[in-house]
Amino acid sequence: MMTRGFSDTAAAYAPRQPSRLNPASVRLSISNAAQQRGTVSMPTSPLLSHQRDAMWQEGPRSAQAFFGLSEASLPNPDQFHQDQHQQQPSWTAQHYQPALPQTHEFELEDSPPEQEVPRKKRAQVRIACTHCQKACKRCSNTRPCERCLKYGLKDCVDSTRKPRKTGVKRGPYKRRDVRYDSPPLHTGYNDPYPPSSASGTYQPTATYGSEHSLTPLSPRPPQPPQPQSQSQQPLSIPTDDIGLGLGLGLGLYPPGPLQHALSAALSGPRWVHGQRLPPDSEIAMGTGTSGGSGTGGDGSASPGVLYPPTPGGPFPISLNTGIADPFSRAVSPIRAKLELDLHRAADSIYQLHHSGDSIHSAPHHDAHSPHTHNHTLLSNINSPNDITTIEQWDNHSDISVEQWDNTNNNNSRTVEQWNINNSGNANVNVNVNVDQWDNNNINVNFTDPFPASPHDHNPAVPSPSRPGTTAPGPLYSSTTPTTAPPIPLPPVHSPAMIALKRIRKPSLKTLMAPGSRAGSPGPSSSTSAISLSSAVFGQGHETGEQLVSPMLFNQPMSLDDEAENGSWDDSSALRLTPSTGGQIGDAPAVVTMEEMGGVQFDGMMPFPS
DNA sequence: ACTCTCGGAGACTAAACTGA
DNA sequence: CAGTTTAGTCTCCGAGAGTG
Ligand SMILES: [Zn+2]
Ligand SMILES: [Zn+2]
Repeated sequence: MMTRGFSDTAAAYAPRQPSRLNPASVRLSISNAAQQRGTVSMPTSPLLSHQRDAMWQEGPRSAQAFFGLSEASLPNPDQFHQDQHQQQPSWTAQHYQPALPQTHEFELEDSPPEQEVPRKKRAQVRIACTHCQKACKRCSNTRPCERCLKYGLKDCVDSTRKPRKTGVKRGPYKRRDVRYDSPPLHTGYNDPYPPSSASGTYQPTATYGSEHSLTPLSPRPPQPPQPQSQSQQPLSIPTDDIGLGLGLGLGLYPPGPLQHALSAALSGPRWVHGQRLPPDSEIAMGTGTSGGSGTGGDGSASPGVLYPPTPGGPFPISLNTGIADPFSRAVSPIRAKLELDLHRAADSIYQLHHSGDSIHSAPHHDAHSPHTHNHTLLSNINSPNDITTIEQWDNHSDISVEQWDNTNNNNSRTVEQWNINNSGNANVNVNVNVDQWDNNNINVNFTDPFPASPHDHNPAVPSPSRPGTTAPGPLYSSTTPTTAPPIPLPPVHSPAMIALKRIRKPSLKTLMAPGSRAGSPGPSSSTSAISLSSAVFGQGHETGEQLVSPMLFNQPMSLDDEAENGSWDDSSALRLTPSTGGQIGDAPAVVTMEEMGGVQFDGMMPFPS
C-alpha cells in the first residue's frame, strides 16, 4: 500500500529532531525506512494520531472519514507529479522529492534500508494557496488545491510572495572549496573562524594558510546556527571601550589603537543593527545608494522596490508591487528602530556640531514644519533638501548622509551622500521618545524627552543639561518624513485601528454544516476585513456575501488583523496575530524597546494606510 | 475525538560573492 | 560570467491547546 498524504511526509521525512524523543517519531522512522525500500507498510503504531491512521485510507470517504482525515489529506500523487521542479519516480517523489540537490545526502532513493534513514527532504509546493497558507497546511499544485477541494473552499488561489529583498550586502563568503594534495584534516563544516577569532579583525587580504585556514580573521561569519548579522558587526565592540558614548551603532570609530583594525573593518561592510552597511568605497563611488545595491536606492523611481539602502528606509520596503507589505516579517519593530537610529544619528551630528567640532554648518529650523527639526547640518555643502539624516558615520573618514526631502511635504526620499572630512569625534548619547506614529503619513514624530526651549533650533544657544551628552545640545522634536508606499494601499478603515478579539474559529465541521452561513461575517468587522483583504490581495472576492468559503477563512482573525490594525506577529509575518487595537501582537501597545538603547516607542507600529 | 493554532525546522531559490 | 555561498522567504510538520 502506498503511503500517501501529508502524514506521509511525517513518515518519509524523518522528524525534525524533536526536543524530546517521541516514540511515535521512532516508529515513523522505521516505517519510513520501509517506505524507502519500496515496501511501504502501514504504520501500526497506536501512538500515531487518528489522522495518521486515516491517511491510509483510500477512495471515497464518508463524511466522517472525510473529517477524520483532518489535514492528513493526501494530494493526489499524479497531481504532485506536476510539480514543476520535481519529478521522481518513486512515491517519495510525491512529497519528498529532493530539492535541487544541495543536499544530496538526503536523497533516499535506494538508500540502504537497514541503517538510520537519512532524512528525506520534504517537498514543498512552490506556492501554497491562500487557504493552506493561512492554515499552515500542505497545499498542492493544483487549483483548487487538494485541501480546498477537500473542504470545499472557494477562492483557492495562489498566495502572493514577497519579492526577495535586494541590496542586502553580505560579508565575504567562505572561500570556495580548494583542493589540496593532502586530505583535509577534518570533515564537516570547515570553520575558518575558530572561536578565538570570533571578535577578530577582518583581514580581507588574508591568504590561505595550511589546512584551509581561510580568511581567518574576519568577524566571525555566520555559524550555521548563527545569524550573520550579529556576528559581523564591528559595532559589537562596546562603545564604551573605545571611548564613544554614542552607542548608536553608527560606526563611530575613535582614533586610537583600534583605529587601524577598525579602519580595516570599515573598508568593508559595516554592520549596523544587523544591517550591513556598504563599505566606504561604495559610498565614495557615489552609487547613489548607501548601503544598498542600486536597486532603487538612488531614489529614482525604480519601478518597484525601493529597498532602503540602510536602516531607515521607507516602510514597508520590500514589495515590488509597490504595495505596502503587511507581511514583512521584519518590518515594524525594525523600522521603528531604524527610524530612531536615523534620528539619533542626526542628533549626534547635531551634538557634534555643538561640541565645537569641525563640522562647520549649523542646523536651522525647518520652515516647513514646526515639528520638523532640520538636520541640515550640512547645509553649507549645498544640501538641497530640507531634512537630512545621517546614515553612516565613521570617525575615520566620512559622514554619509541620507536625505529626506520633505520640501513639498511629499514624503519622498532622495538619497544623497555626503562625504565630509571630519576629524571630529562625538560622545553623545541621545535618548528619544517616540510619542506618536502617524499612521497615515507614516511619519514618526519624535519628541525629545527634554522640554522644548529656545535652544531648539538654535544651536548657538547651549541647551541646558541634556543627559547623556557631553556637550549641551539642542532640544527638538522632529518629524521624519519617510517614503510613502509607491502605490498606496486602498483606503482602509481609518483609523486603522479596529479592535479585534481573539475568537476561536468554529471548527470546519461546524462551518460546513448545512446551517452554516458560509462567508458570513464574523463577530467583528469581518466585512471590512474582507474588503480589505480583497483589496490587498487582489483575490477577487468582493463582498462578504459573495464569499463562499467557510467562515473559517473569513474570520476577522484570519482576515486581517494585519491590515485592520496594522499589527502582526513579528515572528511570523503570515501569522498575523489577532490583537486588539492597542496591541501589537501579544505585546502591549506601548513598547519599550530596550534594545534600542533606551528609546521608547509608544504607540502603534507604523502601518501604511 | 477531533480541530485549530502556531513555533519553528526545513525547503526553496534568488541575490551576493568568488574565481577564472 | 558561471558556479558557489548565503540568506530571505516560504511551506507545512507536529505538539499542544481548545472545541463539541
Ligand atoms: Zn492549498
Ligand atoms: Zn487551496
